[in-house]
Amino acid sequence: MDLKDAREQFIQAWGTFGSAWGINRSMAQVHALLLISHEPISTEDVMDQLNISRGNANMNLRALIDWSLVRRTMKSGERREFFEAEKDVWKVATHITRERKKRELEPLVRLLDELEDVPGSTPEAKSFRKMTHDLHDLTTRLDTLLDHSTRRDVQWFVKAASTLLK
Amino acid sequence: MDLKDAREQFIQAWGTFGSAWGINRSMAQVHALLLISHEPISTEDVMDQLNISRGNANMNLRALIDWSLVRRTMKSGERREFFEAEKDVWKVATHITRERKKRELEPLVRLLDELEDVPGSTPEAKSFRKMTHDLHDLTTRLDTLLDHSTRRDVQWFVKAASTLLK
DNA sequence: CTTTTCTTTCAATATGTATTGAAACTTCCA
DNA sequence: TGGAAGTTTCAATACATATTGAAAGAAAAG
Repeated sequence: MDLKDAREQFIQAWGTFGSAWGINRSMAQVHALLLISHEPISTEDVMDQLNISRGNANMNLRALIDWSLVRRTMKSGERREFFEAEKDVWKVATHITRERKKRELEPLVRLLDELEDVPGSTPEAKSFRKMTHDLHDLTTRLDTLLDHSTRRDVQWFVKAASTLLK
Repeated sequence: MDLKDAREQFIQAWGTFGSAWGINRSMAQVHALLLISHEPISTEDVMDQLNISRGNANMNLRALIDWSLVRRTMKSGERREFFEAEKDVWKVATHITRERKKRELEPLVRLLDELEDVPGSTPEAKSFRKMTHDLHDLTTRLDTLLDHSTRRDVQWFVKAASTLLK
C-alpha cells in the first residue's frame, strides 16, 4: 500500500472510530489529517484534502483547539493561520479523556448522587436506590481513576485501579 | 423528588449518556428501565413506559440481549416473554466494555498494525509511520488492559496498568 | 385445522445532526 | 481610508440514523 492510500485509510478509520464513540466524523477526520501531517497546515489545506467546506473546516478546527488537541501557529511572512496537532499520543489520550469526563461523566455522577436518596419503601423504590447507589459508586471510582490517570501519575493510577477492582 | 420523577430522570440521563458515547438513545433507555425494575417486564410494559413503538422496543430488547445485558425470562402461566437486566453493575460495565472493544477497538488495532509498514523515506512518510506506530502501541495496551480487566483479574489489571503507564 | 396471542421484519417516514456556502466580520497593508 | 486576504457565523439544506406501524411469521390453545 502506498502512502497516499494509507493516509486515506487512516483518516477514514479515525473518522469511523470517532463517530462510534460520539465524536463527529469531520472533527475526527480533521484531527487525523493533522496528526499525520509533518508540518502545520492551513484551513485551505484541510478543505482540499478532506473535501469539506470552509465552514466545516473552521468549525472543527476550533473545536479541536477547544479540546486542546490542536494549536494555531503562524508562519512568518504568511497572513493566514496554520494548525498543528499535539503529536504525543499519551497527551492526546489525556486531553480526550479529560474533555469527555468533564462533558459526560461528571453530570451523570452528579445526578446519581441526587437520585440515591429518593424516598419510599416499596420494592420499586428499593430497587431504584440500590441501582443508583451502585452506579454512583462505579462512576465515581471511574471518575477518580481517570482524574489521576490523566495526570500521568502512575502511583495514583495503580492505586486507584486496585480500589476500583476491590 | 418522588420516585416517578426520579425514575424518569434516570431514564433520560442514561439515554443521554448512552448517546453521547455512540449507543442509541432508545437502547440505553430500555436498558435504564430494566435496570430499575424490580421484576422482569414485558415488551408491552417497555412500550408503555417509554412511549415507543413495538418495533423499536423489540429491536432494542434484542440488541440488549445480544450485548448480554438483558435476559429473556418466562413467567409461569404467561404466554409472552419477560425481560430482565443484569443488575450487577460490574458485570454491566464488563459486558459493555467487551462488546465495544470487540466492535470498535479491535478493528482499529488491526488497521494500525498494517499501516505501520507503509514504505517511503519522505518526512510525510516518516511522520505517518511514527504516528501509526505510537497509536498502535497505545491502542494495543488499552486493548490488553481491557481484556484483562473484564476478567476481573486484579493482578493482571494492575500489572497491565503499570505497563500502560511506563 | 383454525384462531388467538405474541414476536419479528422492514419499507416508509420522522428526527436529529452535520454540512454547506454566502454574507458579515476582522485584520492587515498600501 | 479603501480594499485585499483571511476568518467566523448561521440559516438553509443535506444526510444519516432511529422510529414507526402494518403485515408477515410463529407458537400455543381451542
